[in-house]
Amino acid sequence: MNILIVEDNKELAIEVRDFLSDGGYVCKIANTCNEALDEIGGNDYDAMLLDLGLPDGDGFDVLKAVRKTKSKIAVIVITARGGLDDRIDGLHLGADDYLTKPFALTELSARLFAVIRRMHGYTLNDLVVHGFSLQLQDYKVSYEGMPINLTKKEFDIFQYLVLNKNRVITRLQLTEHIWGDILEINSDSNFIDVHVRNLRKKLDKHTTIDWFETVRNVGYRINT
Amino acid sequence: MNILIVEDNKELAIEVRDFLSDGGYVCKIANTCNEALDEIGGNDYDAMLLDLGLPDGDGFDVLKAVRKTKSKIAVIVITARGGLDDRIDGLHLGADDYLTKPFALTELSARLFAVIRRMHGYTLNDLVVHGFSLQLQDYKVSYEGMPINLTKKEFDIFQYLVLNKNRVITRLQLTEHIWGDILEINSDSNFIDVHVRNLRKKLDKHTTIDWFETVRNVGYRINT
DNA sequence: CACAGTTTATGAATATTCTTATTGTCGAAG
DNA sequence: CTTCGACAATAAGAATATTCATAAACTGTG
Repeated sequence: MNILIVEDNKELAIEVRDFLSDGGYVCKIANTCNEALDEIGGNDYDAMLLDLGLPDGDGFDVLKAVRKTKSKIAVIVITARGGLDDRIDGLHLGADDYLTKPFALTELSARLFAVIRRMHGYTLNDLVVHGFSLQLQDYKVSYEGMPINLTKKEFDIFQYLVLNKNRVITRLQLTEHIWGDILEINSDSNFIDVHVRNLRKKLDKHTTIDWFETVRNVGYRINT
Repeated sequence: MNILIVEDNKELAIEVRDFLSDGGYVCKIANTCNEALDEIGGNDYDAMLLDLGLPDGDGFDVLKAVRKTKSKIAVIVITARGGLDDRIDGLHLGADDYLTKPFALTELSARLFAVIRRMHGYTLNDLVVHGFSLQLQDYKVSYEGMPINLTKKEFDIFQYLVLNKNRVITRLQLTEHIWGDILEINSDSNFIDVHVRNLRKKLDKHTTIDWFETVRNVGYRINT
């Protein structure tokens, strides 16, 4: 899975690259628009992270070029958060998704994954962890061929944690990612804990889940 | 609630104006950039619909000008479908929401409403219809002071229909607006009908709801 | 170690959402 | 006017989500 990171801030680019490499992606960094255009022309990328705040030209020229020639490449646009905190529906922008700085790396990888999956249709591999196989197409999980019946929320949580395995995911991240609209959520509730608990119970029936950790004061983590 | 419609297509502008006037907004039309800038300078608008395809200049200049001087005005940018660069550029300048042509007028009014509400915080009036008062802040409804207990989905549906009162809203529109992700929804189900039914039952306890119509083959409508 | 304070886990009750099957209603065609 | 087919309303119930109260586990401190 090849990713092109178009970002002039080298520190950030490296941070992102390291994180994604960790997740099994192969990354290349382009610091300028021209570099990006060269890279895209010559290579076969699955996705591109495009920071619009580039020094040598408009980032959306890159996007335009990509959209003209390569249809199979997923693009996630990254922008600085403007004066207004309202998010705009990414689908209307022509990019496949977008993020505003600052963003959580875990959120980036989750979205990247989702976007690539959509783009490639159903050809993408299932997620596999400790014998469990997550079939993302149809929200099914199985353990060594035996299907496990998870609810949608349970699946979402499991998928998000697996996607960001070996990283602690906070309850806030889960809420943001799965429920979306934070404001409407009554936060003095432990509903995430409950879902995690139910999820664990179902997984535990099939095998030990000591790799599904609680990180006190922080959140949850799945280790591999 | 004052809205400035910046749109050179006069037919469309009038259509939008009439629709919004209907919803209780006070609208003014500007056909050109200069007109728009004049209007903004002199008056106090709550929101602006900004079509980027203007003949006499760059719609972005208008947006930029607005952002420099008036912070409390909500801007919804309207672009023709396919203008990728426009969209991204607009995002950069900080529009509050986007629509691509062609758009449903009901969707426009719903977004406009949401954007204004967000902008003004919680100072906005409640929605009122046939004695029912929808307090948007905290998802509560009351009839002549007596609270009515609606579930979230019921409230969402009620609000969307009230917001677009006197217009037929299709089941698809409700699905798109309230559930968002259409793809995950098993569409051979009548769950919307069921929610509508439950909603009606709750409203009906307090008063007759003959104003809450079913429009056969189309959808639902709330009349005033 | 014992304690208090805090965080997480658990079990159970409640509420909500969604599905399914059935019945009722409307409108067009004959 | 009747019949048929499509659509909507209804009822019941299954599945899921959330809340709540309480128990257990952990952390730091004396």
